[in-house]
Amino acid sequence: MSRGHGFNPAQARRSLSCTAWRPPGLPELPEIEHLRRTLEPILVGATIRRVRLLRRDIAVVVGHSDEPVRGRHLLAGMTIAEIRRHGKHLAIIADCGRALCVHLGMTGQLRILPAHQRTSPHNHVHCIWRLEAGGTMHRLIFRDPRRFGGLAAIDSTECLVMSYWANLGKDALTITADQLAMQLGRSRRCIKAALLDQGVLAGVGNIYADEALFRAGIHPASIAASLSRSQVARLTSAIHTTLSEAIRAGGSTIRDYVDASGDAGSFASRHRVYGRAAQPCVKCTKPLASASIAQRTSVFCEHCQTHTAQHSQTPKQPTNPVIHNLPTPTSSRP
DNA sequence: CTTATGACCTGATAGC
DNA sequence: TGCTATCAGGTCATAA
Repeated sequence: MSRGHGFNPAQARRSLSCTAWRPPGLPELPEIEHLRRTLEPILVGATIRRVRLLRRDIAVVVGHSDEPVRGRHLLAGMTIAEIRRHGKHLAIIADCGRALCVHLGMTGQLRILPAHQRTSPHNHVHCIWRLEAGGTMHRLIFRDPRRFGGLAAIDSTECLVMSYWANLGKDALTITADQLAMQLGRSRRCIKAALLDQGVLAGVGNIYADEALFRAGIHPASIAASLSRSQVARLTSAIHTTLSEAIRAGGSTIRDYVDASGDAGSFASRHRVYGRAAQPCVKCTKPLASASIAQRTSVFCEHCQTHTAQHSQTPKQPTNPVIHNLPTPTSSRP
């Protein structure tokens, strides 16, 4: 279980009157890493001149949840030293060590706009930073229509890593097969639920869980602990390659994920199972199955992905799909 | 301790 | 055309 990794925006929204923020699209690890890379060249070294928090309930002060969010919590007046990522979390770290952790939830966006460009107040923009980088003024905005995401202000980098991120699992991009095997070892959950648990490994969401399981040839309803050593090794490798390819492509962009400059990623057109229910499997051409596993829509190939031990309470209704000879074999989103 | 489920939130889409 | 119902999913509180 991912039991509270320190701060959670949704929780913060419920437990106190802070701000909620919205992510853009379906940001998983590749989207966040791509975002980190596009923000880094502009933000690092930049000084924040002014911060406007338009919606208080999207932000929280970690460790002092009753404290109102002030400018310094949002790095006002500070110079940015580093942009760090762990799993789906992004942290803006000031040179004094203070950190602002950004989580995009499902529809959150972090974008850099020219200083003069106006943002509509009805555009779900919840926080605006005016910053100066090399003599040029920029605006960094955080918008999040659904407000599943949020901002977490943290006193120090040490607190960020040792406390706030402490309950997150190893980063999915670098976790080893041994480490993953250790996490799955005693778990009676289905493998898909385990992969989605940020305390097991950090960064995998519904899209890449399905993609990685397909590449590894493992049925999503298999019990985690029943996977063989070689299966775990294959799965680890599949996670790494799937995420790496997606980072290279700039992320998935199913709906509204865009990077810091507003560009959409292109990995969606490479999805092999996600969003392709009833379409032909790229390996065996049989129609892909779709079922709700671990409370999430899951798409997989019943022929290519083998069961080890099946999860008992898996409500499988593998919608025996009809093959539609649609012209678009892949579902990319404009 | 573990695991499962519902709630949160709003935009896009399907259906009438 | 316009309305309503449904779906999307990351993470939590709560329940079992």
